[in-house]
Amino acid sequence: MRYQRPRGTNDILPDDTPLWNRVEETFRTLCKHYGYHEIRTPIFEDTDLFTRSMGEHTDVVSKEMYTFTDRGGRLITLKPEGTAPVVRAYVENNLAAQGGVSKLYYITPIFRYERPQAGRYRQAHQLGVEAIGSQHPALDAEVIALAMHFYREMGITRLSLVLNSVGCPVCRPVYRERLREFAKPFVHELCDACQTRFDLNPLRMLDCKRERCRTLLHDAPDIIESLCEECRTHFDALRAYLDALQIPYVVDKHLVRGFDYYTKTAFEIVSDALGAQNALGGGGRYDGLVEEIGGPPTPGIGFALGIERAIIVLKELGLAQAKRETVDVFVAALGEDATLPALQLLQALREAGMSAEMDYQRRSLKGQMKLADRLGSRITLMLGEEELAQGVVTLRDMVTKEQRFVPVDDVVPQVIRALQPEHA
RNA sequence: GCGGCUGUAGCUCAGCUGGUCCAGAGCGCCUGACUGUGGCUCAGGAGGUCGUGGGUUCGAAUCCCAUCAGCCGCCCCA
Repeated sequence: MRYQRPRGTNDILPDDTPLWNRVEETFRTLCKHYGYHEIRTPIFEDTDLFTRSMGEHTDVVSKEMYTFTDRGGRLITLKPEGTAPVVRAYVENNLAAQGGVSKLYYITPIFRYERPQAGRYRQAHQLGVEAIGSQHPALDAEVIALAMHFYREMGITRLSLVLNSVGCPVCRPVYRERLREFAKPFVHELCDACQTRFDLNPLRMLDCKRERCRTLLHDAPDIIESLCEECRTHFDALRAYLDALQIPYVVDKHLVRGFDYYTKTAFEIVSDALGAQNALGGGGRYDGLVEEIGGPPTPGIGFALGIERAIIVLKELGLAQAKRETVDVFVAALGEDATLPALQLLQALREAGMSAEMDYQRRSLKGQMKLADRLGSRITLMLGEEELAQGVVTLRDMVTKEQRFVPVDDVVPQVIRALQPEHA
């Protein structure tokens, strides 16, 4: 029986892991600079956490979650996003007690049962940030700046920041009703999906891609003009900050994010280097989420970036050349008698802090030299009958091709010296 | 969940109006060209259930059906 990985999942092979690590390290370093600390939460949670926070009528909750009953009869879900678990952990562990704003970051797999496509997988990976405990728009600006900084740091340029405000519990219901009233006369001319949205989540009608719906809703009331005083002030302040930080963006009043917990700021980062799945990342403010999850009323904002999508763009833009991982020293052993001494030599080199390799397939010296070359070794040590008899090893510089005998006892220091760049 | 395209050696692909294809190329891999020496060149070699399962036919990688997987669009978003 040949097995294949479950649909929509990926094996990340050694050819790609260096790139993945570069992405993750870049993010970690940046988070450190911005004052965010890593948090790790379980890969599964009570199903209810997600239905409550994201909203039971959202696509993800209603048809994309990996949900199952465990042996104890608990209803469990593999996390489909990163925010709710972090907020749950924030509340459960009373991180608020530490005072100030909790600035957290995470790197996590997420699971959604969707039809796979390039850039859309059933197990995907996200880099994310959550800043909980302040409603100051400066925090919105910081979070967005961090996301944009990350892409700049990676060299990704073909992207744009799309911004909107989706209001708050004060102004959104009012706007929602205005929208419903506007659409009421022609609901039946809208597509099936929008007719459902009309009842459950009218705002989502705004970002329907169908030409017919777009036309009908073209003159719909503007959410930004319907914002309450507080939301409007917040949005204006954020825009002023972004302008001052010279972070370019476009306001798209049709941008609506997929989860119910968003309030005020909503943003997405899109790239035309991706296909239909063009969002590199997105996020927004969620001032009611902490309370919804059982904590005290506490504002928050965050974002999540897709690692797979970042990598697709990096490859698309030719920025994925991972510098080959090379080895410092290769030890060529000739014959069985040389195997043990070679192994000891390897160990000594490694313990001295160098990377060292040897052959385990009984290749000829020629074969071992080819291997040494392929591994990119700068130094090759040779150990055969002659060397064993004299208590020496042959040290060959692979670049200059110079080689000489070195007493076994002195090999490690000699190799270290030979590896010094100024010595080359 | 809907519509469409694709699936041949490790990789990239040719072959596909059915029959010298008991399937080929390039790259990669292995071996050899001074039986102790690399990156070039040359010569050999290993490696394929032609995604899988049925069917049509004297005969199928080539046609049909189903299934699995990937991809494109929709949807949704990371």
